[in-house]
Amino acid sequence: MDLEARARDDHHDALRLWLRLLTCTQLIEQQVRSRLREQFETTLPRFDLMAQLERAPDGLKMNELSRRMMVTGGNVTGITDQLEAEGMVQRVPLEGDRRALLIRLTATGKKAFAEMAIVHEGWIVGALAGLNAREVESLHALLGKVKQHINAAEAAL
Amino acid sequence: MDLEARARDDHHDALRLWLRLLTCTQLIEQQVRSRLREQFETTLPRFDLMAQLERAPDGLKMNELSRRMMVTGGNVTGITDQLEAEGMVQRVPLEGDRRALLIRLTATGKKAFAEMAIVHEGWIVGALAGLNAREVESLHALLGKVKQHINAAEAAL
DNA sequence: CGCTATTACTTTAGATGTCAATAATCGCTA
DNA sequence: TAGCGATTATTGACATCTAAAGTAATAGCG
Repeated sequence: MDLEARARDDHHDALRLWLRLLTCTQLIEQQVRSRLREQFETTLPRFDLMAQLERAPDGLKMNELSRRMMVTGGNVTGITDQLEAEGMVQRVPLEGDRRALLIRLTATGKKAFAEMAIVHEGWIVGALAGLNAREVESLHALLGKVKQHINAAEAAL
Repeated sequence: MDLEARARDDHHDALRLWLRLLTCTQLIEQQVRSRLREQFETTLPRFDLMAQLERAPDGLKMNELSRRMMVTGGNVTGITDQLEAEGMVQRVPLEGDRRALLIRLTATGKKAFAEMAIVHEGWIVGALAGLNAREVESLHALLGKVKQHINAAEAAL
């Protein structure tokens, strides 16, 4: 096979891989979405935001939340508004910078999230149960390479 | 390590893998989104819809389109409305079933899509350039297992 | 100090997405 | 063949998301 033909095949393979990556993500994501709704009357972005806060007991600034969730700041504002109205999180003024706010889980929020997180983890384990431990590790490593390359390319601009 | 501890670790690994899968998908997706907007003044769902139609020269019914795009029917209606207004696709009555419509690319749509598809493929190749051919194949296979397991579990209900 | 650029968050307009309800049609069956 | 449940697409209400503009406060620099 000549170089050109090989390049064509490689391109084709990359596209196929991308579509499959997208499919897998969407399959899992939609399962999680519908179960969050049915079992906990909540949504994925709300759960995500709370999950970020749970890992940061001192709270996070809006822009840090936005960066970690990989969504725009305006979006975080809206989701925070809702969770605040529901009593799950609270906005706390940040000492020393009156522009910024810390978002924190309330006690109610912590409790609600803890209940969901256990069940959620089970869903993920179930979704990935087609792989053994070695395959999970392998997939994790390969995706790590993808992530690193994209971030490196991004930084090179 | 006892069984319980191992299970805890496996759960943890599954979650980590899921988060990384999500991150990679979102990184690529956001890159594609912003480039589609900047370079072609269009959006990812519009591109996706046209991509589906391009592979089905005879056109697709709304529900088939909805299934393949993994989004709800109402969503497809909206995107189709826009693409139809832009002259990219057309709704054609389906012989023998007056409820259904076939959606087809117009000549304009075919031309516009062909131009985008070449560039788009380059973006994907670039995003996955951190992997060699063997790794692409390996990742594809692992994700295939994930997909198959989820679909099998779904079907078992 | 005072000016300017930057940073942090919110707001707005518009696209995308869901779910649930509706209307039209189909197809089976009694 | 009459009717009834299932299927097809659309609609409406609402949540999520983006991009871009707006507001307020900070930081840096002369």
